[in-house]
Amino acid sequence: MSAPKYIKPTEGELEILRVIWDKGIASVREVHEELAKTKDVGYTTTLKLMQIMNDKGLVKRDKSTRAHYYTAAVSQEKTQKHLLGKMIDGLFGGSPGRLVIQALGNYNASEEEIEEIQQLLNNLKK
Amino acid sequence: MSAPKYIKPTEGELEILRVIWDKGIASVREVHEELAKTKDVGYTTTLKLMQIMNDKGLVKRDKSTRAHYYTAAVSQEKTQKHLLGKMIDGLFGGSPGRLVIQALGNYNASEEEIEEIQQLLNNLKK
DNA sequence: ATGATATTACGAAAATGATCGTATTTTAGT
DNA sequence: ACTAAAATACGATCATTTTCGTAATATCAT
Repeated sequence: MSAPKYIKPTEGELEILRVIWDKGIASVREVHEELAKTKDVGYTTTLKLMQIMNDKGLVKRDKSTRAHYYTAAVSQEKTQKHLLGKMIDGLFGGSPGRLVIQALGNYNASEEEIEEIQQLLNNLKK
Repeated sequence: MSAPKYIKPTEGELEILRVIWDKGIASVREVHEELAKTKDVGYTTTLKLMQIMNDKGLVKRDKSTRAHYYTAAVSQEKTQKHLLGKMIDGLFGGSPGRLVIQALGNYNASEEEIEEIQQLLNNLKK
């Protein structure tokens, strides 16, 4: 059996995935409107990118209506895990702890999340 | 005063920065030998990349000897912080806690690091 | 059915990054 | 001073990603 190899989304593809993860399902127009809020880009550019993502297997599309509807073919969690691992290896010398310390030191986690992390750590120690 | 704008290293540049951060100071040859351990790449490719990095301001070089010596012009910590921030915003909906939980859940931190993180969390709660 | 409008399809250009071959320069040893 | 060796400089090519113009297609309203 061949390993389902991981497809690394490009920067632009990640922006689109974010919108789709958030909405669950979205048309090109919907994604584009969302992107257009923060960056200056043409509609067909978004369209093309989403078509490429479909070819790559990053998203799936439903062509049954005039405006095609896209859903994510890769989960947000898997993607997070992959990119985190890459970052740990590439920037933090393979030490997840260093990354965590940097993150907590520089960015403010909420009270609830801190509690949750403490729970998690207690479990890990056992 | 103009903001000292952040220069995002490319993938290849980051590999080189890693070596320089580790060694503190290094010649092209030294960096290249290090890279060659894990990837197949020509000497002049490494050279060219380091020259570009110098133009961009990612590294500084001392040209006083035949073999130029390079040092990092950007700190590892600042770079870690920037890329972490980008990842938190881009992939974790702006929540550092979520990133931390993902990291700890998927990758094993050492006993010592876990202790350190617990300390840090206790301080943060106060 | 027809026209207006919105959408997708396609191809190609522009931008960026990585690669390396060759020329030039520098230096150490003789 | 000359030569060999090693380094830098430079330009060109290739690959990938992003961009968008134009053509083809589908749909809705009338």
